[in-house]
Amino acid sequence: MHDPLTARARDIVAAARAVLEREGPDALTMRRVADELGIRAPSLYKHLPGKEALETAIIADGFAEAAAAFEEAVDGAADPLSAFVAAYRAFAQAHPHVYRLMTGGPLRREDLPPGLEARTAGPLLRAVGSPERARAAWAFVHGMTILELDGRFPADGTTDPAWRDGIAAFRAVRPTGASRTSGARTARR
Amino acid sequence: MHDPLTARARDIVAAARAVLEREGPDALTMRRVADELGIRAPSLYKHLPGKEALETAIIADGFAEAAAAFEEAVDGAADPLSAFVAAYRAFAQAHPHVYRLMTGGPLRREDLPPGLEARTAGPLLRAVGSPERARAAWAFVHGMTILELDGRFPADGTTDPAWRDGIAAFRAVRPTGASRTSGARTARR
DNA sequence: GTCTATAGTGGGATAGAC
DNA sequence: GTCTATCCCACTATAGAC
Repeated sequence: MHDPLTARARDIVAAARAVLEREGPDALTMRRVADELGIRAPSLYKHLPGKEALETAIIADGFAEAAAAFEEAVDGAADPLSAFVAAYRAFAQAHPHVYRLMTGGPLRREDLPPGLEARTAGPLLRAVGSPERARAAWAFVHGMTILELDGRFPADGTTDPAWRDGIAAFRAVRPTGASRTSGARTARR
Repeated sequence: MHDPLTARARDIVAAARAVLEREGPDALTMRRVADELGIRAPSLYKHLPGKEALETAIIADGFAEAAAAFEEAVDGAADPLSAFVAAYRAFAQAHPHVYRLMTGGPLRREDLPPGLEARTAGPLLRAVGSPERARAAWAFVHGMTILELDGRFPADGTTDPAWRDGIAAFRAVRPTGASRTSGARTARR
């Protein structure tokens, strides 16, 4: 179940995130987080049940930030899909370690604030029109992001052309098949 | 640099892969692999320099297997992209832990047999026609695969519609814009 | 709320004998 | 080629004093 955090717990989460962003996932240990606050590791357990809760709290903060960024980018944009992709890339590049934590592995949904995941997914859903297309588009965007972060594309230049090709692909298949005149929001296929 | 393995080293890699496939990444320890062979962990170091080399060898085997499967699926297929995707999904679902090891994180290319990565990438490249489109399509396919393996899509049914939408998207944007008559292999955009 | 002290677990890796 | 014996590391977590 999801529990709101105390003020001191929020301090700890902030310190943990700072450690993660600055030094990467291997540095995210209870000792290191305690050091960051000038206390001892065992003291952390008075405020948070354990390391998992700490990670989940960082993930929840990440989702909230990402959701806000996506909403601002997509809302009223002339090209919502491109706007979403730009915001998504920007978030991942600004917070690569947080992004990996958010997307790498299963998600403990029961410990996240209710509705947060759906809120984060909303902008892309609105940009592409159907849940199925949103999943496919998210897979593309996440795939590009994580493969790029991991250096899996041969380093022969920029990945911008691949991003462009993928965006073009998902824009080309509008629900009705028309190129850009269709505006039906709730159409499925 | 890449070094061929001795016969005994190959036995060790096979045992390590068996442990990984059966019990997952946390079980892939030097002690556990040694148990599998009925020897002690220190003995492994007479044949392999360390755990990293073991993992890289499993990855190399995975690439070789995947490359063979992709080649067979795509070669001469009426719909190369769908054939590739089916083979990719089948490999990942048959060997999820190996797939994660192969794709999760940076790749030590200098320890892989030369040309293996390019060979594995070949079938998709031939299916979509350009390196840029191949990267975008790989990102989609990997994204769907890893998000599905991690249970990141809400469990409201099958992911087949998302797969279908993504394949349709990448097929829709042929270099010339025609639906399926174009056969130009080297066209860029 | 924080501390000291410690338990308990697991891992990778090495030296040197057989 | 394999063994025993260790080393060293790191981590989570708890108990109980202050």
